[in-house]
Amino acid sequence: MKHIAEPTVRRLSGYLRFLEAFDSEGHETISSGELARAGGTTSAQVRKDLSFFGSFGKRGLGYGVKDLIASLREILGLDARWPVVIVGAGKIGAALAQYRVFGTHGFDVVGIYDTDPARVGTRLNGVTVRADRDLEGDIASLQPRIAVLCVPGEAAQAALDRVVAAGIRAVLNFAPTSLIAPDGVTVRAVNMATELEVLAYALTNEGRD
Amino acid sequence: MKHIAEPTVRRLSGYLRFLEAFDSEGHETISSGELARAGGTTSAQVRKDLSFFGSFGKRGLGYGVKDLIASLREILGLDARWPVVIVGAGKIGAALAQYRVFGTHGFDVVGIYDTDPARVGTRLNGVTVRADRDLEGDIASLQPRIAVLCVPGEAAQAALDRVVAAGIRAVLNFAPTSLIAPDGVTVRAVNMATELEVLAYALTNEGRD
DNA sequence: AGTACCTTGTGAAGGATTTCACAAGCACCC
DNA sequence: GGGTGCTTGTGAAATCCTTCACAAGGTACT
Repeated sequence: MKHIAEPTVRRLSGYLRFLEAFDSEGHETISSGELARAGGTTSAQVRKDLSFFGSFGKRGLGYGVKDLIASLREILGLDARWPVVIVGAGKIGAALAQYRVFGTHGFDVVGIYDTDPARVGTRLNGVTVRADRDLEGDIASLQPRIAVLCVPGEAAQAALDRVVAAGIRAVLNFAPTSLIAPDGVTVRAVNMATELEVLAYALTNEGRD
Repeated sequence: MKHIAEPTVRRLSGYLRFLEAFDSEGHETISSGELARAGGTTSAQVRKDLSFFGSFGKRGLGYGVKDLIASLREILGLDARWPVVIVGAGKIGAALAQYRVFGTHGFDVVGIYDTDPARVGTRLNGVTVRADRDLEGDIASLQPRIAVLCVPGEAAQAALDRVVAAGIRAVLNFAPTSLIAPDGVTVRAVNMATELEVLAYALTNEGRD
């Protein structure tokens, strides 16, 4: 298959999210234009995004909501379940562990790890926090495919190196540090400081372009 | 000034973050190549990014670390302080309120709001949670420029509409719903489900391109 | 002062992504 | 059954972003 740009994949995810809501409101079909309005893009973009993967609509009618949901879930790989480990059970780690995505969207938290003995043994959303030193062994036995890093910035690169050495190939990093990973490992960063700075830049340069 | 692409602004934010760490290790200068390695890009990209705003380096030498930090902070608008309100004091809102970015990077939490009477009156990182109905009045008096939405998906669009009506022009949305905002309002979304789905897609299609 | 070496700044080229525009297909109605 | 109206799917054009490649400018050393 041709290489698909990351922005395309992000939009597909957005379409899926909207379609699930749209479906539960009882709608049967949707046009590329409606989907575009909901996703903040254009109808041509929606059709182009989908066309990379096949042809899912009916001319004159639009897309069947349930069909498109099923197709998008398959495209994104959500017909499988994805076990996830969370490294760091501080404020952010604990909040994420209780996020609705887990369970309902194909992602399962199979382990949460922390160095702080006061946190080890506590339960978060049905999963017991385990000691940091159990991380490698648990990855070997539980075979999670994704690791979510919620450790302080200073500890993030070391945590990445450990999960990569243990076999993880996809990482979501919440620490405000940019990480270096070997080829073949996908790292995505969620960085609140950067998001706020993008907003500050936008406000500073309002109407100046 | 010419319009600057968002990926450029995000990279600038990343350079700044790395430079602050590099500075505190005592380094005086840095080359575009070193900055590129840290930021996961190329030296040409670093120089191009900076060239949109002026010329900050010395040929043959590189960039002065402290000078570049100051220049980047000015470019991003971080020499001013930015008051921020957080809407929603649940797990995510509470975790964010205690994030280090606030205070150290030019952003100040001036208000946190929640509908749940059990949360109103509690203190988070020195700021008292206030009743949801105080939101509009507080925006009028405290004049925050940025709102961070940490409410459930169903409530996010309504929360956006309220802060926009009250004068906010920049919003960071943590709810897993894509929002519709009028022109002139910048909305950035942080969506854990989308990030995980991008990772699932990458894992599903490993080595297939 | 001259030479060697290094790194920036930047037009131009290349590549990627988005937008345009329209033919083709389908449903509905008369 | 033919006409009308709407929406998809998609090459081609346009725009946007990144990479290339090199002249220009600076330091250090002899």
